[in-house]
Amino acid sequence: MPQTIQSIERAARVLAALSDSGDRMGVTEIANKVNLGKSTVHRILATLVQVRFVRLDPTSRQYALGYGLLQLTSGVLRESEVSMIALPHLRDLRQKTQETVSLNLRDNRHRVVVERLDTSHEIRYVAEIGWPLPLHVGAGGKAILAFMDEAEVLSVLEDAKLSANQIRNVTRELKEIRAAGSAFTLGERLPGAGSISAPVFNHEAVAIASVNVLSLEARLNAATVRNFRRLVRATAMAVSGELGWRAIATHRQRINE
Amino acid sequence: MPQTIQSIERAARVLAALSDSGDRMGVTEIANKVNLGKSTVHRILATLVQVRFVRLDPTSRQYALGYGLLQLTSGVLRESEVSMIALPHLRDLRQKTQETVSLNLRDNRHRVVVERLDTSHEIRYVAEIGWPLPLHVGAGGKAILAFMDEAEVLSVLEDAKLSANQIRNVTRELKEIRAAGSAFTLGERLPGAGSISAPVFNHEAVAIASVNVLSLEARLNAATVRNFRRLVRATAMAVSGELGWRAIATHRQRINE
DNA sequence: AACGCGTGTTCCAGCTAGTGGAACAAACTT
DNA sequence: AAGTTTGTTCCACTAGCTGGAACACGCGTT
Repeated sequence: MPQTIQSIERAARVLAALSDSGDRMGVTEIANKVNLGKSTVHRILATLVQVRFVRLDPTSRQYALGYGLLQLTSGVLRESEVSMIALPHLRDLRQKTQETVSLNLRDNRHRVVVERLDTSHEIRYVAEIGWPLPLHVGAGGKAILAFMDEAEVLSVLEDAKLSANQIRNVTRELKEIRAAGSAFTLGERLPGAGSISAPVFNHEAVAIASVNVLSLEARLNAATVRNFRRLVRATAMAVSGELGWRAIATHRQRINE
Repeated sequence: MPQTIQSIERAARVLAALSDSGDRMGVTEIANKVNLGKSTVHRILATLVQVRFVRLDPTSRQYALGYGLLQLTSGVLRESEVSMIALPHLRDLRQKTQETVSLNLRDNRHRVVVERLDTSHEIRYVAEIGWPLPLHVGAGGKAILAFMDEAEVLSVLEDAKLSANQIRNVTRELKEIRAAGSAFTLGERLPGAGSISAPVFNHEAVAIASVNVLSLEARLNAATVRNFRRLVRATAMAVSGELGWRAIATHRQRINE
């Protein structure tokens, strides 16, 4: 809300509209969806076409997301060294667990899945990749949340409109996660699924990401959970190590420089 | 060009700048690169941060591409059914050839690599994904070009500023490609590399994509080339078939409805 | 064929909302 | 502690964005 440009916001809304109606759309259709006049939307689209963020099928006169966006995406991933470093370790982890593994990055007060290796298939940009998820739901989020500043955690939970009681519960759970070094949740985000996560630390010892194994409740007995916790933790620590994290200080005694 | 909005163009330039300097940047650095005032760039960035196309590292006060873009990208690929359909076939092809395979989509007068399966590694969004490449360079482009309207081909080649002589050469080559049903080039785009491609047709029998195998010149003797041509062609035809292409009409006798 | 409806596209006057220089603040450097 | 660089905010000016209305096109109906 500081100083901001609305044409750009509006362009972003148009792109979002195109994105989540996963299909091509006409001008008026988009105009209705974003609540703007046809002419305005038309001008926005013309601009986005020019920069290849949108492509126009000239025969059907319909608009769809353009390939110029792929160009940017490769930049996103290349820039974040975490995913570059993590990828081989994630492959290892999938190999050992034979389950779907993924990498969550913290993005402000949310987390985002940026890599995902499916069990039977190869890496694929599926639905949920890129979508912001709350930090306090699912093992992948909690593993990060558990190692954040206490004040920040509270502010995140309050932002999420949790009741005092819920906050107490989550806080206790985070304590357990800190003690175990890994998080385990059952059906919290996806019914019938269970997931195990461990945090990744950067060279400043802040939790910037988490490594995640996703399995089915039915397949997770106590022994496998214990095993997965160990494996996930090892993976996360390997990545952290490559990021320059030195395990001198535990999470509680943060170095104050 | 038509009616277009410059704030959005400028925002795109900012994103492009962030993308190809694959690293995080400061406001003034970006401002210089896109030739705009600091304050303007600052406002643009603030807006892009708000829509999560850019993220701001609060400590270093540097900007980088944001994860909101990933959200859009998954939309790009989901929308284009071609890549969805092609993926399993590409895996097959890689399995059989043990080489790097990729999928090119035609984007107006260019082509774009949208999927790529590396030899030894799994699918990865590497450097060149998303970048527009000319249609008349490399097997992947020529395989598409060879099955376009003659008039359109000429206009593409003239746009590319080819001499009359070069145009003649390319045209002859395209004829051979039509006859063979696949294209083969040596070191045309990447020195020392050789690549074999075949076109993918949609239900209207227009060439909208090409399947590509990339190998090394040293590894390509006459027999393997022949073999790869066969395999690439089979893959491309399988994909075309799923797209609704019926092989009744050959490329020359286009159906006029 | 002619007609009408629903599209996408263009025009234009009004005035919002983006612009960029310059002042301010904060953060490194020396 | 002074100096230099970089990020951020302010503000008057007017460039450029806006959206209603008019136009043009394509498609299906009569």
